[in-house]
Amino acid sequence: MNKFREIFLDLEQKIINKEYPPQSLLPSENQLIQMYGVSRETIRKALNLLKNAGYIQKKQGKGSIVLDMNRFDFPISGLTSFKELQNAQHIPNETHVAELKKIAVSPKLHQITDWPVASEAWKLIRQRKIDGEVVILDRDYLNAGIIPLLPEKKAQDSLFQYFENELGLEISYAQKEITVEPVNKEIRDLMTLTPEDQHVVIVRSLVYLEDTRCFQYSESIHRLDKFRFVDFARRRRV
Amino acid sequence: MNKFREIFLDLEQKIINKEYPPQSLLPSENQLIQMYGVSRETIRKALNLLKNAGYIQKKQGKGSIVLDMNRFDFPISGLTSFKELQNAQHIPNETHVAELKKIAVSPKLHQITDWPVASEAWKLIRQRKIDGEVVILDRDYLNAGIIPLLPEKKAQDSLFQYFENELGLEISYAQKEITVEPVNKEIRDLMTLTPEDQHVVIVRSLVYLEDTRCFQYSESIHRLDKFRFVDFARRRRV
DNA sequence: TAGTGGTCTAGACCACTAT
DNA sequence: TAGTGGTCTAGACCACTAG
Repeated sequence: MNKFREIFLDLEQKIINKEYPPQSLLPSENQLIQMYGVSRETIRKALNLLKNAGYIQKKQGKGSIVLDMNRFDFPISGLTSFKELQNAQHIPNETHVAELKKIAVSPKLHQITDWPVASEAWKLIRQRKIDGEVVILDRDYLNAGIIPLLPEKKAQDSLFQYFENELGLEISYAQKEITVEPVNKEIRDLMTLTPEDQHVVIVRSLVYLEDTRCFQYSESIHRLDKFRFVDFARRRRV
Repeated sequence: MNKFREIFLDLEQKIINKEYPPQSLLPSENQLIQMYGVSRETIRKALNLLKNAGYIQKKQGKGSIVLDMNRFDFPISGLTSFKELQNAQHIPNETHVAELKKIAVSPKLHQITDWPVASEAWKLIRQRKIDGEVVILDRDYLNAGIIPLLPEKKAQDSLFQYFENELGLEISYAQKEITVEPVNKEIRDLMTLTPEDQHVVIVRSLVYLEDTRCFQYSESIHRLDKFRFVDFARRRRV
């Protein structure tokens, strides 16, 4: 394990546990060098991860100030799947696999994913229930050349966990798009909607591996009243 | 100017101009060291910025692969304001200041921003028009202790530009939240909505300075059909 | 003035990819 | 095997903050 990653995780835990409470200062870089017995650059790499994740703000001549992340509750930002999200938020849940089959890549899917037309892909539709109501509908398309097997049992749990821990895939990055669109019949049939619900939030994402291969295209469809997206962003000076 | 920042901007331009087209490799770190006449760490800092911004993917033993950012058009992610967004997307626009006045911080606003109750703040409401229709309504609250003057002319343009270039403030980071909520009368009166429009997207954000002072709280209210959020995210290995 | 973080360098060793 | 990126070190100088 990398030193700087370990130090990052250690400091992150201490910030979460309020050992370093909001508004307080972390130990200085020199102190951290002593504490962890590493060089300055290694400490600085760890601090940079904390900074980019929104845990701290650094100030020259002063130190690293711990930020209060709970203004909007948990900024669970970045690349996170439904499963991880609800675990972090302790939402009771239930997932039902509505459809799971192999399909041939259509021209439309090709346009989005760049997978060869007529090559094999998995199509997976899952209903996400909270308090018995289907509030999220996940439609996933997976490259069958990369994921040869997709047991229904795994689909019920976390796909990412299955890919990373059992298939040894290295998920690296994703492009996402959030829009609001009218509901159609297909969606209405699979979700718990009232007649008044005319729109849904659609989160589309293309997910890539370490080697830049796109292996997943997803449409995560949310009922308006259950949708919430929280993010932390640093200003990009132009 | 920092060396690594200059190198980042230079490489970014070359990627945008397709001098380094998608799927191609950047020059190796050793070559870049020669080209820019700097040390390896400096090159690596620049490459890291490119990586975090979603421009490249690095692969051990191979090189830095240029990614195709245009799958979902422009991932203008992070901390960007309406003004910058539309410039980047060449959207013709018009901004109308509907309200601009000093107010005393209410307990409710205090709870969100942590500004002292009864201290002074600016309240600014702006209507953003596209093709003559008000599709975005921006409600901003600004700490008057930090921003003493707020000329209406500046409000019509970009607030961020005014703060950074004229007031010398260093905007650093923001927390954002995106939800969908029912429209109320106040909003309906100020936007171009049909009777069918029952909901709007609300992007709430708290914006902070370099020294961790919160100076702005905003609610950006979007008509459903005009809302779109694009993002790039790297997997955070847990 | 002492201590802090910000930048940069030069060099080392490792793991991975090509061939 | 040669070349690539990944990690880590030790040391230097600078800019900023505080007492």
